[in-house]
Amino acid sequence: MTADGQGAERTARPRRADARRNQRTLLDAAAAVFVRSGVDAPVRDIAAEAGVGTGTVYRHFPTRADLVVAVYRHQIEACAEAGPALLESCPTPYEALGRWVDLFADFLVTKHGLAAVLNSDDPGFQALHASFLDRLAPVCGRLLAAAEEAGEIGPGLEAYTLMRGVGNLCVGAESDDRYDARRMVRLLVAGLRQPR
Amino acid sequence: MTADGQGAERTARPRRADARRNQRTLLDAAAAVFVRSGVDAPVRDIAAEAGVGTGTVYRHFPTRADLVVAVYRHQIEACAEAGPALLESCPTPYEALGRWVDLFADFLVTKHGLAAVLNSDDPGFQALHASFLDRLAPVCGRLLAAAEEAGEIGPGLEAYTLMRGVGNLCVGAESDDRYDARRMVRLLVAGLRQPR
DNA sequence: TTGCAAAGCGGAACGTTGTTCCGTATGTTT
DNA sequence: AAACATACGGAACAACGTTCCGCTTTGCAA
Repeated sequence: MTADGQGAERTARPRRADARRNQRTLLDAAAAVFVRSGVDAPVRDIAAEAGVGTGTVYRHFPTRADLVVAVYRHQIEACAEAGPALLESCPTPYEALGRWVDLFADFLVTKHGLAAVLNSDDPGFQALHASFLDRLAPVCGRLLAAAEEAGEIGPGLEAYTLMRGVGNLCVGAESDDRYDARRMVRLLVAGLRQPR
Repeated sequence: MTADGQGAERTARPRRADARRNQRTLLDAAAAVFVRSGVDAPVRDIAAEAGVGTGTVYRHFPTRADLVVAVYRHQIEACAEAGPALLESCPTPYEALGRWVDLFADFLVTKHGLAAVLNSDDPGFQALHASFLDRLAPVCGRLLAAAEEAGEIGPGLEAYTLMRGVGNLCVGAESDDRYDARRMVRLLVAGLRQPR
């Protein structure tokens, strides 16, 4: 395995109190900077905002991607939990799928540049890539399977592919008002429907 | 206008013979390096391949994006000319649109990282962005309008939006074999169809 | 309370990018 | 052939992610 303990103790609480404090500070600072300057903001900016050195950032988050994952962890979780809930509350699986995809797209679109970095093939973002997709793909997969069983959509579409597609459609959405990412996502989902 | 003579004399022939020779060499070198290392290849690599200094690259192509545009100019042109042709040869405008989109997607997918750079919001790539879309959007627009008039698709979709959507779907297509960009593009086009 | 290893910190330093600058070389023109 | 504009090379700059290491702080043990 190339990933050493990646999923195991990514946000293990540091032993010392000051370190724990810094980790919190860093997360808050990163969240603030991400909102202000986008997810691509320089690590130095985040360190400055938190009032620490760059080394400290890297002590807590081995790579920029880990920081991004940590900041958005809660929202990823919320998105994951929304899947089963929608499946129950919606009249048809296809509608649940559609709503869930909207949720996912909204999440990506509102974070400047998140989608771009999610779909980047830069090896440095593998962790991010994995964390997002590993958590959400099964959720999406269940929605997909349900809709498929109900005969509402065609067979054989991988959750991974759909999520990457949606993620891609959201790239650059908020920095270009001539491009309507949500509309494209709706179109994609519409294309899913298979009258059989 | 912020763009000074961008469309006017982008590839104006240099006065001196060695300069003209170098421009050719550079285009060839860039094409080779793009194939080998993708469109994101460092300018230094291209300069090295061509056997010139980096300054020379920038003398001929003010920015990396201009070089990319120059290299793919022919294919953009071909894609642009295919539009009207398809409109004539296809039984229905919608089918012409679908085929044209496939063409466009194929073009993007086969060039490593082209799509990513096309849809980047990095200001440095405005030139590229503009050259691609300014040339192709009218073509796409005509196909869209024809399909719309024929009642095959819903109204009010901008060519720009569709092209960015397709471009986005193609990001990272060739560096991730679990992701099937062409399939997503097909889905998007399918979603376009409006039974009305 | 005091001492002392371990844990953590800051920011200089490194490697890689795109891009600019300028002294030098080379066509072109008269 | 001399003079001049044009073009060249590559060093130099700025911005980035990341690493490294000497110093500081902390928490535990005596």
